Amino acid sequence: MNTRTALLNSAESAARQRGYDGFSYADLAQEVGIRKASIHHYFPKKADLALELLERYAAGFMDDLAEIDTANSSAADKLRAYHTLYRDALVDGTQLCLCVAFSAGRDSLPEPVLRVLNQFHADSITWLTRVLSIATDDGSVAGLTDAEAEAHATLALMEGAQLVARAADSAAPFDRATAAFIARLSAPSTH
Amino acid sequence: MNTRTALLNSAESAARQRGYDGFSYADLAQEVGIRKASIHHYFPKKADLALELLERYAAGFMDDLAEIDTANSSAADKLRAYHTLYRDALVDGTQLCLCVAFSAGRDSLPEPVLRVLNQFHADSITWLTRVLSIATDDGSVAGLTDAEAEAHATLALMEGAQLVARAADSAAPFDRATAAFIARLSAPSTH
DNA sequence: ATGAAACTACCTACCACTAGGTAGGGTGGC
DNA sequence: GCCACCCTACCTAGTGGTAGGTAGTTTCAT
Repeated sequence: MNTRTALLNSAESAARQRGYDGFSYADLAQEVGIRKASIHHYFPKKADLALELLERYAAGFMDDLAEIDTANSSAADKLRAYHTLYRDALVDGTQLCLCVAFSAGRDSLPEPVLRVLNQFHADSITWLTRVLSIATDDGSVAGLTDAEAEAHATLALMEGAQLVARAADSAAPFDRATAAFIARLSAPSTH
Repeated sequence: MNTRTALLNSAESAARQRGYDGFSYADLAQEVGIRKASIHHYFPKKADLALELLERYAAGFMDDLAEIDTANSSAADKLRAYHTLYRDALVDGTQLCLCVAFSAGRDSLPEPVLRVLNQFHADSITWLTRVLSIATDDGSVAGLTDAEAEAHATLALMEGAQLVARAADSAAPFDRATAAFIARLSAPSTH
């Protein structure tokens, strides 16, 4: 594998475990099998690495959302898939969504990284609002009134559920916290 | 003011802004007006400080919950007050609930601190489950089915809403994310 | 009532260690 | 010959933490 990609991969899992301040060039160097100084050849500053890392992550996430859109026809199915995305990102409570991990330590984030982070949130809200609007029309989510308000609530719920799971070092709290949300969705389409 | 208390206060606001790794003895020393080494007189290790800090915070939070219980009779009112607690802790999106701030960087937390953190979550769930059970009976929260599941969801929602607000450095996202929750509560009692 | 002992609350000066980052050199493939 | 790639060696600034000292206060037996 490409050294550059190896560095990004290593940085991603470290950042999702310990946040932006929680991983160092020394860590990456050891894991990738390269000298610390050599990393600067690919990423002159840590800010450069973090920016590319988050951009890659956000892009991948948006791709996943697009794929969810094509693979699932009903709004309820899309939301179930969205939930699975966050659930799978947990990996037994050891890893967070990169955006959750970065949000917490936002004070130490370089400004460009912060912009991408906010863009990620905005894009997530756009997607959720669209799907929840469909759900409002077809009635596949129980008790829906305001799609946009519900979109913000859903995003906060997923991120918060990840956080409590991380604190407990287990995926169980995530499942408990999101059970009520899943219960509101109409039965899966079986075509 | 007591030097010890001044140190705890300074540490609290710093930790709620930047997490456990994000504040140093040097920072505290400067803010309190004392030499760095002198802090060790009160708190030999940073772990000691963090433990006492979180214990104080958790105790204060539980006191607030007890006060909410006596000051509000209806379940809906109690939940509104609970929401206000998290909302007020934000301070324009610059400060998080200490437990949210600590959860994110849980890897660097000393083990005793982690225990108090998990206890805080457990106590919160207990309180929420009790209040939501009452709400299930008196019907003051719309669309309630499982009180305990809803308790976990509510905690995750509050913590997640704080997190997105922190990322945006504004309280507005918190209000948007929790609007749907508030809308489910029956009208305030006016006696 | 007084003087020694002990304690509180700070200080200066330092430790070992890690962080991100830099300067400059070697080497192998196009 | 060039340049991507990786190296050794080093820097500055910070981290939590320690050693040892010093005023001022409290305690207490004589």
